[in-house]
Amino acid sequence: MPELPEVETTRRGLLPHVEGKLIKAAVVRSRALRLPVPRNLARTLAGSTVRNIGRRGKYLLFDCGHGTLIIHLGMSGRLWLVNATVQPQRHDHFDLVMASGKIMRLRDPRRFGLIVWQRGDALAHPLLRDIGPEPLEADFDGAWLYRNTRKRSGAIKNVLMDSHLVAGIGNIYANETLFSAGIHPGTQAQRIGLARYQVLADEIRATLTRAIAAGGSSLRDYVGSDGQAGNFQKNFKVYDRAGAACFRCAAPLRMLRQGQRSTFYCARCQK
DNA sequence: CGCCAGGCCTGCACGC
DNA sequence: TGCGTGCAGGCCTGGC
Repeated sequence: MPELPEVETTRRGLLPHVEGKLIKAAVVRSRALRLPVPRNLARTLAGSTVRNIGRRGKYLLFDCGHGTLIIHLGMSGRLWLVNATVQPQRHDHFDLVMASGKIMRLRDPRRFGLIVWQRGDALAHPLLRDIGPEPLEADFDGAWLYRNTRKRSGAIKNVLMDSHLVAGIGNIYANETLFSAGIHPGTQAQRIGLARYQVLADEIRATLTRAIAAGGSSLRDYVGSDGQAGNFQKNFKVYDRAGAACFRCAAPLRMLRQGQRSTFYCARCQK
């Protein structure tokens, strides 16, 4: 589930129940995530107060003052709030038990997510240190994309998903924003000019902003009760729509493999 | 059964 | 030589 908008939606949903709140305890049920969960994490967290929840790309940053709890949801991870009476199920690897009685619970069937602890500056962590600008911050724009792709011979679709160029663009939003910008996913990144990168950067900003706003509408269900996305609207224009009619020109959308990921596009609208 | 899935790090080969 | 870059592999489980 988690693309950047879902991670941001999760962050906002957790905020009122976690930020400024005292941690009573933490429970680690499985240490075997993409990286091993630190052994003494429960002891480190107990008695701390979460000062705020930040986000860098798709990493959530729980600032505890003396260090930061960094959580990534991987492919299948989900964080939500439960009451103490809700029994953990299979794949519920981690609980943050707040003094209020609320529990922030991590469920991650595929275990591609991770939980690490960083003392001091969280952004100095090796996982975060070299990540590119946030797509919704002011330092990200078409000029940045243009400047940093002059030697990139790879396909723009793959280059866009490189978190060192720009943070948090996954497979879905790479597909969606290239369609919106009218750029063929196979185009070599270095052959795209400044003007087209400006269109692309604007589309990235607009698409993510809209998706976060839409995520917000299903937020209460998502974070508050059973963690299910419910009737979360997936009005993707191209993603997972191979063979279906392009919303813009009605031509059938196509699919191809780039890297080991599926790409969806319109051969008529994207050049 | 085989194949696919919203991520992303690592290691290797290659070219400048 | 030392990089930046491109690409495949791998971590897991579940659903079709």
